[in-house]
Amino acid sequence: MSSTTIDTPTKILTATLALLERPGAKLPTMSDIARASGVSRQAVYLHFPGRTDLLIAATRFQDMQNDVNAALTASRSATSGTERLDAFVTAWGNYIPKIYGVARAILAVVDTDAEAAAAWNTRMADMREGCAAAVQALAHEGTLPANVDPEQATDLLWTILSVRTWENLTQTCGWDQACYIDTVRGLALAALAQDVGALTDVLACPDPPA
Amino acid sequence: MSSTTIDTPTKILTATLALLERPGAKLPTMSDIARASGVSRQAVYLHFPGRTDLLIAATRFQDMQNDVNAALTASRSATSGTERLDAFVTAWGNYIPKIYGVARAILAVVDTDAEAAAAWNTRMADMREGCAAAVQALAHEGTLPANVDPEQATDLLWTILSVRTWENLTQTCGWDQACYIDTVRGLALAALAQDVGALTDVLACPDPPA
DNA sequence: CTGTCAATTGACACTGTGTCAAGCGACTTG
DNA sequence: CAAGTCGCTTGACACAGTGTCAATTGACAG
Repeated sequence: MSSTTIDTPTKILTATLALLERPGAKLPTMSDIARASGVSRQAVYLHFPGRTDLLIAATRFQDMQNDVNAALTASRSATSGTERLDAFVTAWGNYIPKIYGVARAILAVVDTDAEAAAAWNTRMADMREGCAAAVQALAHEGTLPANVDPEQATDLLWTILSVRTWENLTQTCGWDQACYIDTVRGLALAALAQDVGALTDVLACPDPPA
Repeated sequence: MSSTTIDTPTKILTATLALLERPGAKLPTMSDIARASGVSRQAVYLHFPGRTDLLIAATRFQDMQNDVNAALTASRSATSGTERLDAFVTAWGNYIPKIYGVARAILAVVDTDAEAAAAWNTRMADMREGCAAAVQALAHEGTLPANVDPEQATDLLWTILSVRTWENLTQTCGWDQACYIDTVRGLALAALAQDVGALTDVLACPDPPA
């Protein structure tokens, strides 16, 4: 029974993700979501207090499927600080496209909805910890220049890895995902590890026909 | 007469800017704007077709007062490519805080309103030209590595200088404006001019008490 | 058969945008 | 001075979207 019939909340969350992940989709209303779920609009409110809560639940639902931590903890096993930074940038950078649909919907309401803002900030704070850990690894092995403030270096790495930066380069400028990763990695290594060698190859990947 | 009495459209635009530039303000409704203008809500519609049009008009109104081109053309007179990049980054970076209030309001409706998106894209395309010119100046004097694609370098500079990046560093991370300018300049010089010297001082400005 | 639970239906309140029509006061022009 | 015009006000309305409420249905369990 539990294997054949699908739970209503699950149906709703699945439909929501499907709507959100359609590339170039307009942001769905509660009616859109209900229709896509094959359920009445009120049934949605029966399981989720409101639109924001539903979006946040969709985030968690998606995280369960993707298993964020698996990829990110991999970066924790890297030996050198530089390798660790590299692994973290790659892991997170490749994670962004998976969450972009939902992220976009949440970001769209972030400055009108305090609850959404809080949820997003928490998520970004988690990511920032990864940045901080990478920075600390660099500092520990002496790759990070002595005069730079770790806090500030973390802020910068966090900004370079922001969803907005990914959005700019891949969605607006039409960059290839691989190209984005290479560039962002080069930028991070240049800024934090002063790796001039990394810079040489930055921006050297084939330009997609814009 | 024309000096004592203020034009209604001007009153509306002035009030709109005042609302938009209040730090941390929630996005104003048409009623808010009318109230702040000391005018009826319908009077606003009498002069502006809709909310988006009003925001776009506010942008232009603000540009008249600020005179963008003055600061940006200054960067055009720089002799070396590196100096030019430097001047452009400084000019634009210091311009962002002036337009942020309005930019925030427009960005908030950009993915639901095609007209707003078009206006914003035009504005950003103008800025991108400045980036392209700076990149070309670097390429001309040979500072830009030969293997990098100028288009891609422009995209990257454009992203580094985006309003979102400024927002992340100064609003979310609480950075000082001067610190933002220094960092972004260092990042640009590192990425495009491979200037290791610039990197040394990146992230060396005093951290504001977050 | 009865109670319970999940879901449906349809109504409603509220906010915000945008439209419409009638009215009003001040100023111009015959 | 009367007539008209212009800019603005007032108040009503339509519409979309969110969120709430109450009555009803249908299935399933004791």
